[in-house]
Amino acid sequence: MTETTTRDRPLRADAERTVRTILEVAERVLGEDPTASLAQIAAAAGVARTTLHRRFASREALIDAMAVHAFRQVEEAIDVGRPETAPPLVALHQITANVIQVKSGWRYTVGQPQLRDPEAVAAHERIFTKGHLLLDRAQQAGLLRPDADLEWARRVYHALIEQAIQVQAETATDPDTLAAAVVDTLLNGLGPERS
Amino acid sequence: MTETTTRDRPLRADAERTVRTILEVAERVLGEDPTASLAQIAAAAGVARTTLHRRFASREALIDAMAVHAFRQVEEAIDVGRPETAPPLVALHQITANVIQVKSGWRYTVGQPQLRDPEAVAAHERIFTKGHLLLDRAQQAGLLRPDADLEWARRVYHALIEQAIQVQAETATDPDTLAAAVVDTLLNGLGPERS
DNA sequence: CTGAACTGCAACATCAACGTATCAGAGAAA
DNA sequence: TTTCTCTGATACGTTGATGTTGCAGTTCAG
Repeated sequence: MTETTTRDRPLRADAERTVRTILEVAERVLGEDPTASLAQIAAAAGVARTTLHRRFASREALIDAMAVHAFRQVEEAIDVGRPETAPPLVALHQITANVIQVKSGWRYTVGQPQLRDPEAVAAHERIFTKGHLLLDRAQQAGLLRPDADLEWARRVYHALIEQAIQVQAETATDPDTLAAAVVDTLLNGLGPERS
Repeated sequence: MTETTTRDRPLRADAERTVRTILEVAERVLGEDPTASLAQIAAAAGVARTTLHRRFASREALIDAMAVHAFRQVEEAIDVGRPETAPPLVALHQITANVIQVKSGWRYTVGQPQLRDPEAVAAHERIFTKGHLLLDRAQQAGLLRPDADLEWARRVYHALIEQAIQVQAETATDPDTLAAAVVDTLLNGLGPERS
């Protein structure tokens, strides 16, 4: 019985939990060893291997589902920071902290190079756009140089967040502290105060 | 005949080339698909699968060899920039450009999380130290804030280089231009000039 | 309560990747 | 030229991952 992503009927409550558990455990296991087998993942999740196959037709399907799940959470993390309405500096800080928080829990998935699932791709694009928009507002508010390349800015911002996530993984630092460091570095760099 | 890394006699010239070709092709193929089989790699390299096995006992051995090869090149790229003697700003720019150049050709290998081969680990540590040292000199020269956290600085520097590499992969920009952007962003950030 | 959904277990089939061995021929190296 | 190394081709055996099926027992939902 080949199971596809779309279902005629909604999952039962316990099955829903099983799915979520598998997704979260898979993230952890694959984060430790990207070549881990589905059997290992199933065992770590405390379910039979057949159950995993029942929910996810193949390894690819599982990873795709993880991507959708993760990117939805990231998008949510951005949205609650009101990127369009909150004062740019506030939104910048808040969103940075939120994203660091969420992405820390989905390092493997988010780090995957290629997105196969169209829904994941769509979510990723929305996230991309929202980040761009946020930086655009920051620029218009004078937080970024008027002549700054927004594409480069977005990349730098992204890279700084990645670093913050690594720091968090190693030292369990408060997300707000990290967000402050990210924003400060993004805007001011590490050079001396200029007169 | 299980072949180990150490050999009694040096490789013949043509065999030496074969090894290098395999390493370089493996980087490219695995970069496109990290799950590519050894057979695919061998085919792409234009050698028989048995030849690949002759030179590299296992998949792990191959990847380890790639790591050693790549990190040696990165170290070389740093060294020619005279990180200990050249004026800090010059060294910073030069080394940044060199490293971007080299790392661009070894994205997959350098991006690998865990280093098994002790030689690769050693090289990585030396690189790590040299980067730290460079930033330390930069700080003493007043390029970085006196109170800047050098560990965070190193991370940021590293992250910016990674981004530059991605830009290069997509737009084939001149390494010097990218290095300038990296150094400028590192020191000044993207915020407006402060009075 | 009762049917439907869900899970674990066991068994099975397939298959690709891996690793090894052998040998004949081509090609460096001396 | 002669020796030794290297390579390609072929063939084989092993193993682990993957995917499927059937069924019996459990648990949710209405």
